Amino acid sequence: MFENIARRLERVQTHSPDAQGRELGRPPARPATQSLRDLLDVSDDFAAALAHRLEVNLTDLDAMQHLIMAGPLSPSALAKRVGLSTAAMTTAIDRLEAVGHVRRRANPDDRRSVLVEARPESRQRAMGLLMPMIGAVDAVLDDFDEHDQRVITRYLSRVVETYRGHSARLGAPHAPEAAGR
Amino acid sequence: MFENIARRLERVQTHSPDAQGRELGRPPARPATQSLRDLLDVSDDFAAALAHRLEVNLTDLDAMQHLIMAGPLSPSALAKRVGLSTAAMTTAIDRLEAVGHVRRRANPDDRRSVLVEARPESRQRAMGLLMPMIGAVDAVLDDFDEHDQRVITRYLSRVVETYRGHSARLGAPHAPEAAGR
DNA sequence: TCTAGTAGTTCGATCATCGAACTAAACCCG
DNA sequence: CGGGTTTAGTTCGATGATCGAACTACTAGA
Repeated sequence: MFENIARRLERVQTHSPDAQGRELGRPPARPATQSLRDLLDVSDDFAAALAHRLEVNLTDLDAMQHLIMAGPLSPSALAKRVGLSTAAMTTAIDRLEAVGHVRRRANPDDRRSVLVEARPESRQRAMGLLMPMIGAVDAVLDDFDEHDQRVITRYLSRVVETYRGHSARLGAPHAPEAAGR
Repeated sequence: MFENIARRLERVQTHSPDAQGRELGRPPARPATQSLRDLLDVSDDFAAALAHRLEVNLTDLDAMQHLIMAGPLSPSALAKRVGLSTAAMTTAIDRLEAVGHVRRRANPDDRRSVLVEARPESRQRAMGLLMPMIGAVDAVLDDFDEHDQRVITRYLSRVVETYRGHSARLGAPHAPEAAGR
């Protein structure tokens, strides 16, 4: 399932800093914007490496992260978070259960329903790999004073908003009109 | 191929700002770190919406972007960039060719080889959707003065480095020792 | 010129995903 | 209560993307 990891990693390294489309008339991005792009790349790589270490695929890793962060969830709630059909979620949970990362419990309040929870050992193992990373990223902020941290936060929030706006512009083919919230 | 787009989009909206694992003893992330996470989410959503508009899947969109940014590439070079086997790349190029986004040309310098290039109309269409977004993200910087822009750049670079370091720590199962560069 | 290596494709198998159909349980409301 | 309707989860069959291995055509090096 991970035979292509070497390819992924090599890609990162051999990926030459090509002409950046300069000859195509595209405006050269400012360094911050470029770093932003790099960030998206390397975060994918990190996720792939983490999935590899935990012996799951990216989908299942995503599900695991939700379970770890939110606690036990029903398959349907998990499916909604991960963005899968409930059918696909069933098989994803099967996979995670097969390797011992999660277990299914009956939901005491609804006998139709099921609760999926990360097994403590797997949770701990995942946390052990994730936390140093999360902590390190958060710690980057320590080298910036109050003012600068606010600047960074403001910048990132605005970039996120920009993305959201442009996603909406592009598609939202069946955006369900945000019922509720 | 895109029946799950509605699910993806709804996910964004219904995804409650859950307890952030506070009850699990995880340190609450500072706002900048939280925005960083949001950024990774929304950039995925943007890519999905863009792929939908261009009527290709995410893999093929990735390939298209490389072709647009770097100009004509051989299938193998493209495979390396995208992180696919050459076999999978062949079929991805077939798909892109079938919908008219790219074409194959003989490589004049090597009769074994092939050059894949984005068709101008498709390039333009993709650029027309991408550029406003790229421009808007870059323009966010305009609201920050020189000093603050440097702060932002420094922060992002350090985060990227952090990710890289932790990816390496996690895995690099067959990291080929960075021959060259 | 022969041999070894490289570029791309084809082939068969596998895996993740989907929608539809199904089962069981819960929720209405008359 | 007690029927019909909705909801939760699974199973099923089909599809699409991917892989490694085998193959073809070409290049390059001894």
